[in-house]
Amino acid sequence: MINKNSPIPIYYQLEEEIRRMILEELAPGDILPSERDYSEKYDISRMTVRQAISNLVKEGLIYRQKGRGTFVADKKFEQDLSGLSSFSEDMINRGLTPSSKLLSFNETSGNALVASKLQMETTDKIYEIKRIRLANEEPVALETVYTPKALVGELNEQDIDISFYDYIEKKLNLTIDYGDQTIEASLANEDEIHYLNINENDPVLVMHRTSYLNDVKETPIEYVTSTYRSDKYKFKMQMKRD
Amino acid sequence: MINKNSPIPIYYQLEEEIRRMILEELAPGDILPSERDYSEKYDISRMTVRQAISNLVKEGLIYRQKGRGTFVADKKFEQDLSGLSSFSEDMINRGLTPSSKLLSFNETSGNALVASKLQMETTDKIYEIKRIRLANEEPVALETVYTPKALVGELNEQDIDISFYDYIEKKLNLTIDYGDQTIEASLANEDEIHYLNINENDPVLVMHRTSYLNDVKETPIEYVTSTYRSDKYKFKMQMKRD
DNA sequence: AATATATAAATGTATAGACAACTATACTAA
DNA sequence: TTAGTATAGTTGTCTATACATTTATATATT
Repeated sequence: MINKNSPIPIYYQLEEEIRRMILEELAPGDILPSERDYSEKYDISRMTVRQAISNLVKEGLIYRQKGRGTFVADKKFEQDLSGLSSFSEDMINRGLTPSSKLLSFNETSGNALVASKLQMETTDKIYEIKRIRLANEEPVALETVYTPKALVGELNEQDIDISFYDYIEKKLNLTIDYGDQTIEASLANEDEIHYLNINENDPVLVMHRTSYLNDVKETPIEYVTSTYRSDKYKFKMQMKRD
Repeated sequence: MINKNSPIPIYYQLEEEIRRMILEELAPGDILPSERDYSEKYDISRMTVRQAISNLVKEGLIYRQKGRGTFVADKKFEQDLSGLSSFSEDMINRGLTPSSKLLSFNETSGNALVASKLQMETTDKIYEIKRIRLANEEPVALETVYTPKALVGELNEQDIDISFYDYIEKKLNLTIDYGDQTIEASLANEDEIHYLNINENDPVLVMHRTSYLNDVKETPIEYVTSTYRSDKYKFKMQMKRD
């Protein structure tokens, strides 16, 4: 399972192996093999094992108890509540089935607000993708995503069919670091009334988000505007007190 | 600065020392002494220095760049955005002056929803405090706080004049751990129209929050319902991608 | 002037070992 | 039976060292 000649660090290979064990073989509360076990089994230093385990502890997947051992943590639903997630991930977390209906897919430029949010020039090419987002086939949100062509390259409608985050992370191999988000209340406009199938004077939740990559410059990768039906959607979050 | 004979781990002593340097001597973007510098200066192993630095990196206080060095991070305003904060703290963060107008202050019991949120019996005594919250003298939100008498004892109107969190943390010496929060959109009801000085059919943001103490049982300390004027208030948050 | 090349210095990864602190268990003595 | 004691096994802390990878800079080379 561990390849010492791989350019992939051993501690990272072990992380993946432990992650797999937790998923396939272990239940919350189960004890993991001890650090020395791993050290001997794969013939690697105990410090390297500790590096792998420390990373997983940091992620909250496992926890240590001095003198006893290392254990699988309970599933942390909170993490999903407070972390940045795409519409699809969000719906799946709520036990719903996400889907979407594409309204338009354009290559644009010239929108000053969007360009500034993405830290681009107004002449730069920017994709504009408008979609209805559905949960269990019912319309929940109207969403417009803006993303710089310079970062995502040639984009097809299929690429983002389910989850744009999936495309960014798995196809482009970019890492999203964090998002800045605002939430406000408003009354639905004509488009929203039409596409979300709601009535005049119905209140809606308007969310704006800019997401940033995990690079040195913290490059903006998307600017999203979403309008949620207030009868179908609440924002849920868990916040730590510091 | 480092005492090798102290029962306090060396890596922790070094953490404190670096923390102090950041506060007193360094500015965001400044480079820290290198790992070898610390290692030689205090005659400790570089791995121990790395342990201290890794902890501070995890906290977001500093960041590393391979081949360059370790640097002081920018002050994280995000923390304030994403962390649990009271109305007063929130307003101060936004550069506004918070105040409040007390509407009612009652000792109640019997509300099943509130009792369940606070994990109390319906017969238990619960304070109900209704206030208008203002920023720069303008009404921003209508807030109702529920808190168990068993936890906060005899409460006066003055005790919570400015910030209820202040009272909990400084007077009662309790530690708040986290809060579960939901945000939805709605139309203002009569009370809200009246107290917030808005019009019929104006949309509002409705926030519900349960906050929990940092004890083993995670005891609920407050259940809050707040209605925010949508023209005066947006929720802002920063979310990490994991 | 522009482009390679070498070098030093920084963080990143990894090893082998030592002792401390803590937990659980088995054993012994009162 | 109870309390103390030894012991084995665990994670926690720490050292000293080695080489890899990346960055910045100085120095040749073209």
